[in-house]
Amino acid sequence: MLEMKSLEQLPQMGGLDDSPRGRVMRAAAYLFRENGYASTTVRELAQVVGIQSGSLFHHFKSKDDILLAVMEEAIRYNTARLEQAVAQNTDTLKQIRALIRAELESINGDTGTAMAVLVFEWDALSTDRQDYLLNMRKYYEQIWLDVLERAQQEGLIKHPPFIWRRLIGGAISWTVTWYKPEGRMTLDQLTNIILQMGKAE
Amino acid sequence: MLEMKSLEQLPQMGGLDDSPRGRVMRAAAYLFRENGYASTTVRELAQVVGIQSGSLFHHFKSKDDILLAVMEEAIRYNTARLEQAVAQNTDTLKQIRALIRAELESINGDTGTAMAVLVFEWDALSTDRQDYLLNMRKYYEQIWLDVLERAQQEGLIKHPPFIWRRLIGGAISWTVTWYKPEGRMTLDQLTNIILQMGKAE
Amino acid sequence: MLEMKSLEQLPQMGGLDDSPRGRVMRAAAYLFRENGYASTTVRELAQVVGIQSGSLFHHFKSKDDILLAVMEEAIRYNTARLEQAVAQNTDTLKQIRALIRAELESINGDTGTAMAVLVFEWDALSTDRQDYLLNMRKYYEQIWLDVLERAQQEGLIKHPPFIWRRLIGGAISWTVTWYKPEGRMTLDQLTNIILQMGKAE
Amino acid sequence: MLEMKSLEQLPQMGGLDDSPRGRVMRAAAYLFRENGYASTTVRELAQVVGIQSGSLFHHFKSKDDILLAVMEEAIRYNTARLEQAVAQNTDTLKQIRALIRAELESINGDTGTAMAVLVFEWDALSTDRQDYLLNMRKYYEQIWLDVLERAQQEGLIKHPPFIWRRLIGGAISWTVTWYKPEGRMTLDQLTNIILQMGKAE
DNA sequence: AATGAATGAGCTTTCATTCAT
DNA sequence: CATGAATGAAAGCTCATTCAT
Repeated sequence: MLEMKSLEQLPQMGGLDDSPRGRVMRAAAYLFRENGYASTTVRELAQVVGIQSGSLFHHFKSKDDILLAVMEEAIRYNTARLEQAVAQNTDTLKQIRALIRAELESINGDTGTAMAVLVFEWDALSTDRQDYLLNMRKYYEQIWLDVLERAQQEGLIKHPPFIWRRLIGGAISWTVTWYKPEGRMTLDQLTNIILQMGKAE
Repeated sequence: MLEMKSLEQLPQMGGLDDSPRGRVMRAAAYLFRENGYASTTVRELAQVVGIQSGSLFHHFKSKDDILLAVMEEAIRYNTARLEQAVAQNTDTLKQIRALIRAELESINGDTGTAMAVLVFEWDALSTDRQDYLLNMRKYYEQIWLDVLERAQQEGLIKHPPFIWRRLIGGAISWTVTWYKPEGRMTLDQLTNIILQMGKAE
Repeated sequence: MLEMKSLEQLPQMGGLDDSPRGRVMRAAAYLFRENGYASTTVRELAQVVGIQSGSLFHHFKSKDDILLAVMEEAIRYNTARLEQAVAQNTDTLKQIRALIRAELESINGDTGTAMAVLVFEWDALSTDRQDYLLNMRKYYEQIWLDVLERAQQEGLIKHPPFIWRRLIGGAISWTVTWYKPEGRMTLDQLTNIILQMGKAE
Repeated sequence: MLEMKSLEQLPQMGGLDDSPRGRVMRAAAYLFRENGYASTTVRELAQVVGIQSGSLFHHFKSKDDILLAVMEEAIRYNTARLEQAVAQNTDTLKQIRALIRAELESINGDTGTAMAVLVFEWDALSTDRQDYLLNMRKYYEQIWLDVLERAQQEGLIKHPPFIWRRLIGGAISWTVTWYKPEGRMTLDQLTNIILQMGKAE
């Protein structure tokens, strides 16, 4: 169905080292994104990693566990990125810009495939695991909401933070379907446009 | 494992009659959305429709064909909805508002599941079929772009129509993940907020 | 490992008709006895039955279910045989002889393989299923004990019925390991010897 | 899935020292008896012994070899026990009693699990190895038959020694399925009952 | 049209065994 | 001797699809 990539051709992924576990996760993120979780076979995955399919199960107890690990790592790494964005700015507006920029990077940069997996394969998770990740995402979202709360008090945004976040977040997430980093528009330009859409006036 | 719905409990879907084909598509949209295309078995699907799995293949040549039919119908029906939105308004701004409103309805109304399938199961299609649908979507998108082109000339929006459409479209599409029609906010209110985000000034 | 028998070469089994289910059970009894439950593969089993391995799962939900079905049928059929033995005799001693004869037949006759499976593959069952069958066996054993109780009152046996039954039952069950129906000794002769061992004096 | 025992909680086994080999055999006897040979994994076995699975293969060439070793040791040790039983008595009847007592001990005492493995996992052996052990068992059985031959000449038993041995042997072996050493009946009492069943008059 | 038994390829996972360290 | 990562064959089971009825 697909001409098989080898792991070396795949981009590095933020937060993953070159351990067997990391290599599996990197390949998994790529394949789950490309073919979907259900349609990706462990044999394909093993082939891309360059090991035998049975060997996968030394590193992960099940295929499900691999999906979970990819998603968890994506959240964890990008939560840190978000925290940095806030920490490195004091001005609220600059913080929002930094948050937008950081999230665009999550989605279109080195963790892009993992983030796409997080979104598009969400239903492939068991409810238990969805709940587990939901807790992690709650913390991630709280970083946004804390800043937006302040922004509203300062009159920088005019809609309720929750709604604002959902709509702007949607616009950002959706870039995964069309934005090409190698295209004409830079991430900074895109950041500015989104910021203008969100700003009052 | 799954509490099985019967077809009668499933919402009607815009554009589908009660023919066997229509009944299958309705059930398919629901199941593909709920469990994913790959994870939905033809047996499950047949059970929800209330026939035997073998009988499905009298109405569709393959499981793939069912997915295609659901997506095609979603595009076709909602393209008509978009054309109406434009036709019923002459003022450009009102047309944009009507387009936003129409798309929100596509996604959160009676064709919502089918639209979600269109987005989330896109990769399950073969490239041939993706191309086929892409042509239909191009026409759909052109309706938007024609109006936005004019809007830019009239100074109603300040960013390039293509980018504007992607970002606002993302915000709209994303509502599928959080908007609850039975919640506090009406679709009209949501339409207004999105319109304000998109408007110049 | 084994030259494969075809189903036609396998003896009929008491209580089983020629339905697909029955054919599978017959082959399963043979293979589980010959190679053990764990070492018998569903592919082997299917091959003996003359169907594809996947088709087995139309008739039984799992390999475990096949084992259970074989055992259950063995108990059910031989319980009926025991009831007949009692019903066809009024004299207590003759009833005991008939019971011994019936059990020898269960073990060395047409249900022999199934009975052997019941004994030797008992641990392959889940605890739930063991309990389920244990209930059926309790009824089977009660038929014995009712007669033995009376026998003790009549002075026909001198040891407690429970112990008597266990020891004589062991002697009978063990015949599976050495008795050859085509050998010199008939089942009737064997019955007499066992009866003499069990009788008082 | 299984509550894992550690080797220290397992009873000592007659004839086995505390060498690595002995420790493995002790654990193997326990696990093969509890779960069956085929269902016991070398990892489980290694875990109970307290080593890594790979290390097992320094002591035994294969899993099959472990099974063989357990069975061989059981026969060897209990053959010695039988020889002792004969040697310590001159009276034929007392010898028979001693043999019954010794075999009951084999089965319900410290070599019980190994003996059970010998019986219940017999089919798991290759034919070669069955033949090898069969030769050892032949010697074991000959001890019985020599005494029984004499017993028949002395009029102590009335049935052919071979048949007598099979039936009484069955009764004895079967005790593994029901006799509880901690219960009300002692092994001596059980010995007496079996002896009475076997004796002429 | 509808059925439902049968297919057979392909799935995830297990596991005895090997071997470089 | 011991480790434990890796192997690779084989296991039980699933499932879209076919077809005789």
